[in-house]
Amino acid sequence: MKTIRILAVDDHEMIMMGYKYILEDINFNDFTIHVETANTFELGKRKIEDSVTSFKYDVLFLDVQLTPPRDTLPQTGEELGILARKIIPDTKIVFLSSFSDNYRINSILKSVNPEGYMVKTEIDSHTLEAMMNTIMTSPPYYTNKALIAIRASMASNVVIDENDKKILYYLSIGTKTKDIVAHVSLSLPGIENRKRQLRSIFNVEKQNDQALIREAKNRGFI
Amino acid sequence: MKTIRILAVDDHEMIMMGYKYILEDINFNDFTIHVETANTFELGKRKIEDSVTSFKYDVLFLDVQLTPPRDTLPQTGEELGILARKIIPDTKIVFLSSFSDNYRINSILKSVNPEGYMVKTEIDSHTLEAMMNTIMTSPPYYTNKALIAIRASMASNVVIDENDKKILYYLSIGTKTKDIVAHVSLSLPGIENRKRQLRSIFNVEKQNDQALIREAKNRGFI
DNA sequence: CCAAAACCATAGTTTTTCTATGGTTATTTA
DNA sequence: TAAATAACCATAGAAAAACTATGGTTTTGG
Repeated sequence: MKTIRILAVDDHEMIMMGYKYILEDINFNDFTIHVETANTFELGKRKIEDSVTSFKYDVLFLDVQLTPPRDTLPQTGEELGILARKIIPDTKIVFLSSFSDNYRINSILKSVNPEGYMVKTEIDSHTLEAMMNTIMTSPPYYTNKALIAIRASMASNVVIDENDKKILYYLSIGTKTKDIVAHVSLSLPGIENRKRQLRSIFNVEKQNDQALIREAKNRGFI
Repeated sequence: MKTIRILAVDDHEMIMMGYKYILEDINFNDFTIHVETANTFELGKRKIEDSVTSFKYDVLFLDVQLTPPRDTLPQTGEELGILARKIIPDTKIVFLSSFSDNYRINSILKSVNPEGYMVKTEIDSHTLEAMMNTIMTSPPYYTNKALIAIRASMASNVVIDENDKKILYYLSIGTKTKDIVAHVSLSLPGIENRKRQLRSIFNVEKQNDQALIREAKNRGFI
């Protein structure tokens, strides 16, 4: 029987242990499972890179958010996913997301296009088993809450380009409008204009930035 | 126990009978089901419209393709869905699609945003039951093949506007490029330019229209 | 082989989006 | 509370993108 090798990257060790023991205990028809873990971004990255020259993982579990939100240099599972897709394209990738960072699903679906996406509150032995079976035979597997987020963003026919996304992102982390100039190659009036447009698109015309961000998150754009 | 009233619109009577008997036989925890049927676009439309003033259906099953493909006036489940959303917005909508017209999923998700989407080869008593439970509690429900199509279109960060879609559509039904001018408010060179762009976007640079259409369908744009 | 269609290229026009600039209003803070 | 700072708004002009008109070349189908 084939052994499936999984690397789980999550900074909560207990959570990873949960995955590990559940998965290694399940009786799959066609394979058994071995789970390796990494509890930091750096360690995960190293293990992924090392696997290129040794033997590759079959599946990667990536926590969406690997470090506290307000860190200066956000290190995300998304980055690891992008890296992995590049250097080990045959390895299947599954994201594990807290509900609170579920709004990143849109960006992740585009940048990584993972085989699976699970919201942590929906993870149990049953969904883990179903997920493994699905991604090994006919991906993708998305949990219900992930699907709800996907549905929300698919249903909208609003077009937001990279600059808009950057502006929304920097606003969402509290960057002042005038300071966004440094991160986006637009002039200040250019950014102000786009903010006006975005407020109009999201129907928060006479409201503040907070309302804009909230609506953008609701619709799955950040 | 509450009775869920369903209207199924499909031009294959036998298929509808299948749904009807399966669903009415299943023992749901919270409700029983009654299925009404309509075997033509017109009849379906009439029943939907009549339901506004009498008592509304809880769920609509809509076949994506209600008339043979090459008909002059294509009458689709999508149109019925758009109508239903407008006049009976609380009614849940589930699309049933053959695999062959599954590429319309993108457009349907935007225009109707249905609670469910099932590819017919994946429909059986088990999936029907799961679907009903899911849409009544926490939509959406998409079958695996529908998900694969959704994933394909989500993963691409290609932006295609209405004109591009029209051009692709008319090409796909065999309209000559020069005749598309009549359907899209662009000049002939304008259309040619967009075709060039599209070929470049889809990496079918030196190939014919057929390759372009195939690729656009693969990626879920038509 | 001929005619139709597809394809390509260029110049000029229109439309859109951007910048530069400067003024007004709101918010923060010393 | 006054001063400073940021957000917001408006306009003119520049730059970029997309479109049209035109005419030529290549490909396709009968």
